[in-house]
Amino acid sequence: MINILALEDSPPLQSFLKTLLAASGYQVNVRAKGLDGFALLSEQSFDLVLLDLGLQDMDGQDWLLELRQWSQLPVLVLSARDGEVEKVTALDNGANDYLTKPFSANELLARIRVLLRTNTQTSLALTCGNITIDPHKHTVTLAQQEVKLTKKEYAILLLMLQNKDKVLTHNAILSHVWGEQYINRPEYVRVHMAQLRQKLEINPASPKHLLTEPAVGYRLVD
Amino acid sequence: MINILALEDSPPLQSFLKTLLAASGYQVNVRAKGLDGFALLSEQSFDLVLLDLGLQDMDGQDWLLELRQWSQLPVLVLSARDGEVEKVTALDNGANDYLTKPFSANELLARIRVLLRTNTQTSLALTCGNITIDPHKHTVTLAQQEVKLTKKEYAILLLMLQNKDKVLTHNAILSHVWGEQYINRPEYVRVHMAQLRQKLEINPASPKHLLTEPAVGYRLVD
DNA sequence: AAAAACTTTATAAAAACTTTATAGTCCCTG
DNA sequence: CAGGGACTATAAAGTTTTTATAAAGTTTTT
Repeated sequence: MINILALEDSPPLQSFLKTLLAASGYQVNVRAKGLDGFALLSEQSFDLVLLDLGLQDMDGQDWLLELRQWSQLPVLVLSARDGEVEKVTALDNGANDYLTKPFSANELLARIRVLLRTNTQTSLALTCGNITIDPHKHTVTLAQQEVKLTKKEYAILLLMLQNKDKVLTHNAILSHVWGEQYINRPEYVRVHMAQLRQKLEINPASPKHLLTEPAVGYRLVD
Repeated sequence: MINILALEDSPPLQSFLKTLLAASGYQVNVRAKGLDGFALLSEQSFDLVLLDLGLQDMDGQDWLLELRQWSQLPVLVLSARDGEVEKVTALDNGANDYLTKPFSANELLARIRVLLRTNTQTSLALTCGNITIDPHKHTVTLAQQEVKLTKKEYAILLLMLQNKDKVLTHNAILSHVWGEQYINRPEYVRVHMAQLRQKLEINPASPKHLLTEPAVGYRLVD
């Protein structure tokens, strides 16, 4: 769960941010005072700060400087002030981005995605139990140990992780991994599934993750 | 010395960027074509890209997507187009920031400072085990001993070090080192990879760093 | 012109994939 | 509850694809 702290003075914008960010799947905490923001930061961990320069109790630029004394948390500044000096000061004070009000909701969300992407090293790895696949690196690990998979094995595992808990029929796997013309050759899937189990299951004969759904196909569970 | 690549179509803006960035102490290379930009990126190391979406030979968004296949270099997009869709697309395609023309010189410089501050990974020497590459000096050392590499060998090694632990397909290497028109000639890569192993691996027949990922490509590990 | 780098080709070895065979499991039916 | 059929697991053999590397031919650089 991604946690965002929004420091915002104006009540209408407070509720706007709350609904917008919640609708995008983020956890949001809104505060109007800088000191309340600091208090919250010391209580729980956040992934991003949205900072309106106009706070109730202090200047936003000062808040930013103080934060940067001890934290590299990404900060996106929101401000009604469009002045060049204000912008440059904020960016040099440690802000990672600066958006002038009024702004488009989609642009704000896109810029938040940029900061979350670059400043949290969020590898888009998929996991299931102790199995991890990193499509970016094209690597698979089992309990932090790297496992070597062939092309077909990798393709099957990726498909199954992308459809965790869902039953995949033989033909669904065949058409994704081999291609349409290979449907009705379930033995292909069986042979490769057995190989995958050899490499990923502690006891391949009684698999814990790569389960058989008799007469239907296979399913990956945690 | 900080090295910036500017991809910019319009001659007046080209010279504006050149003088502005040079005055701020940056090393600047300006190109009008996306393909020239890729060529330059494979020759020397850069710290930042300024990308105008309107290039002479290709769409800037496509250029960005292609770059992101193999590089995490920070990219600041400059564009005359102020549309929300254009912005969001660029940011989601991997851009780190987006500035609409006309922009203030000081804001541009401030945003460049932000990107250089947060994405300080490049520019320094890259290492993997006892292999070191210094993109600025254009030298490679193996256990403190300098190794002489040819142009292609150097380009391959640089690409692999910039993508350590990541599997690079033959075609990714081909399109980056040789160019788009060379895809589907994996034998080029193989021959040069064998040469690289002769020069960098203790036992080229059982490499410790330049690993083969059968049916996929190659990968550099520590 | 000589040297170096690169491309192309050839071949053996390695790896991956397909196919077959056998044994096992589950469930239905008589 | 025994027998049979449908489905499954897995080893192993056969086939194809991919890879390493030397070496010859070509281009580029010095």
